[in-house]
Amino acid sequence: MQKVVTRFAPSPTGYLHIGGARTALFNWLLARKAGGVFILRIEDTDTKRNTPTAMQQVISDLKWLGIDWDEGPEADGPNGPYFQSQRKDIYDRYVRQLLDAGKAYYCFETQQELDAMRKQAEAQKKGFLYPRPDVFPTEANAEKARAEGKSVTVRFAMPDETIVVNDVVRGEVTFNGSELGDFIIQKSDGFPTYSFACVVDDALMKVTHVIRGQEHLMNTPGQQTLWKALELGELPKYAHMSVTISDSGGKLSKRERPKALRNAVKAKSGIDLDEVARIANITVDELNDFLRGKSTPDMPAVEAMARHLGVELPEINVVDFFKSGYLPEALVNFIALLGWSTGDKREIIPIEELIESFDLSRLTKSNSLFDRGKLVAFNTEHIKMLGQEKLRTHLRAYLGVIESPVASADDELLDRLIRICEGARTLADIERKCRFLFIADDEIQYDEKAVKKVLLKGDGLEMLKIVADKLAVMEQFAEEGIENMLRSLAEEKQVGLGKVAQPLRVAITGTTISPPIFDSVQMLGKENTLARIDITLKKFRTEN
RNA sequence: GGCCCCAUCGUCUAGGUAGGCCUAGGACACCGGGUUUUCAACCCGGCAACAGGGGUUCGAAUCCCCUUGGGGCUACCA
Repeated sequence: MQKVVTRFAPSPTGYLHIGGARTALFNWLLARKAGGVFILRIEDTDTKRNTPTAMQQVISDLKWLGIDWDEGPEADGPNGPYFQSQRKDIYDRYVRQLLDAGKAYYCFETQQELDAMRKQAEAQKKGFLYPRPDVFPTEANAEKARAEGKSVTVRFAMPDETIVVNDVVRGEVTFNGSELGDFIIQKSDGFPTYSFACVVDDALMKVTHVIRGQEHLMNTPGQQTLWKALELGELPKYAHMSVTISDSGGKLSKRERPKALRNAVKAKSGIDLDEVARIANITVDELNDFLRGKSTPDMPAVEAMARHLGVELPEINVVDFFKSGYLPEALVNFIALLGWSTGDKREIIPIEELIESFDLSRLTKSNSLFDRGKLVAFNTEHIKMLGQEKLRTHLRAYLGVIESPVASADDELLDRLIRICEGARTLADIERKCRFLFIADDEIQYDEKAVKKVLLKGDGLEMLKIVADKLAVMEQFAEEGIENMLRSLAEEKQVGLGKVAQPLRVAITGTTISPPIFDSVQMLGKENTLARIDITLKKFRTEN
């Protein structure tokens, strides 16, 4: 039995998005399940779009998810190089082979000329197919064109035949070669196009299973035909997975984030556009173009504006989920169940079991919508079942990346925070709840609603004063002591514990949301607690 | 426009490849109740689907056709 070889082949044009992560995951899962090889291949043949930092992003995102590779960048392997930009001579050999066999031919149209031809076809409501010449241009023709500085590309002469793709998830899908057209296999800059490089590399790297999104289904007949024309041997098995759909309709894509920002800005009123433009470091004209949907600023600008305006952007890239406080274990579990299921009733599944259960035959045909609410539920479960050490490691990484003051806590403290925040849905929940412990007493931001409801309405402030006096005379400042004091006070006053705890909570945190009050007070310490109560009393007593 | 794919609760899905085991199961969300010092977590209960129309068959969520709806592709991007 042949060893299973799968691959993930991203083009490094930006962060790894959720769709790419899912493709990588399924390929990885299959390789791990079968004890095979998983390859990471970098498809950097588009010299205009690739950036070196983007590649690093993709690599670190994969690592964060826990997806490792046996061959590829940082790993090497027998079939390298794993950067397509370094394999040009290999592709050249295969292009040559096709040219010599009369299965490919030169063309000299410029991009503009092709656009014009396409427009014309469109005007006549016809699909555009490149008109194959009766006689292929010669080597001499190509030389001459090159010498004149003309654009020279190579096209594959697609045979006019019926092509059947045998897809693992879709069964037999039939195409007509004559409708596919002669696509370009070598660009005028000498680099191969995606379909060509992909075929050559998959063959040379001995890939046995190609798992990818449905968006590639239409590329497959061409690639399959190319594979045969190149005499590369047995075809890999193809599996075209369903696509992940956004709740706003359409394929989940990076355009979602600017779109969400634009809509949010439009919905708000009284926004200082000059200020926003300044923060995004773009001109007001550029901002207006963006709002009108004419252009899109780069991601840092979009993110800066969102932060400034307090707009929550939908997470699309893997790092977005990291920054929102999700666990990689939860994300992996969740996306694995988008278009795949175990067949039994398990849903919260650790990675080892995911590998164990993985089976290509259980891939779903229909597209699935990415439901963040369910992701949150998965995250909650994974926080509960992850061990203390792993959870702490994730928390620390998260705190670092969002530059939280909570990051200054040592391991012991972090473990306690995790413990008292039991039931948290995301790491962001924990951070939000515990942040008050790490800021100065006079930096507390008072939530208006909380102040009104807890302090100003009723006798919240009076109760707070009494609590303060009682805390002040406590010799030992331990949880039980604080609990006993608050409970007996509530009993004495014939009120629920909430009546005494809530004013205290608002005083020390500024909000009604915090870890259990006894822990909160104890951790803050006597001095700071009293100081905050004092500040609160001074600030709101006069206002009433 | 052309080509291709898909169609079960609001969402993710089980069931479809071997038609009766499905008065369609689970999970998330939602609603009601409980627990409670806040938020969350937790416990109990509830709502909710085979897109429509034709066939085939003793019998169809399951097979076939049409309609409708959704999605993908249609680059010298990958």
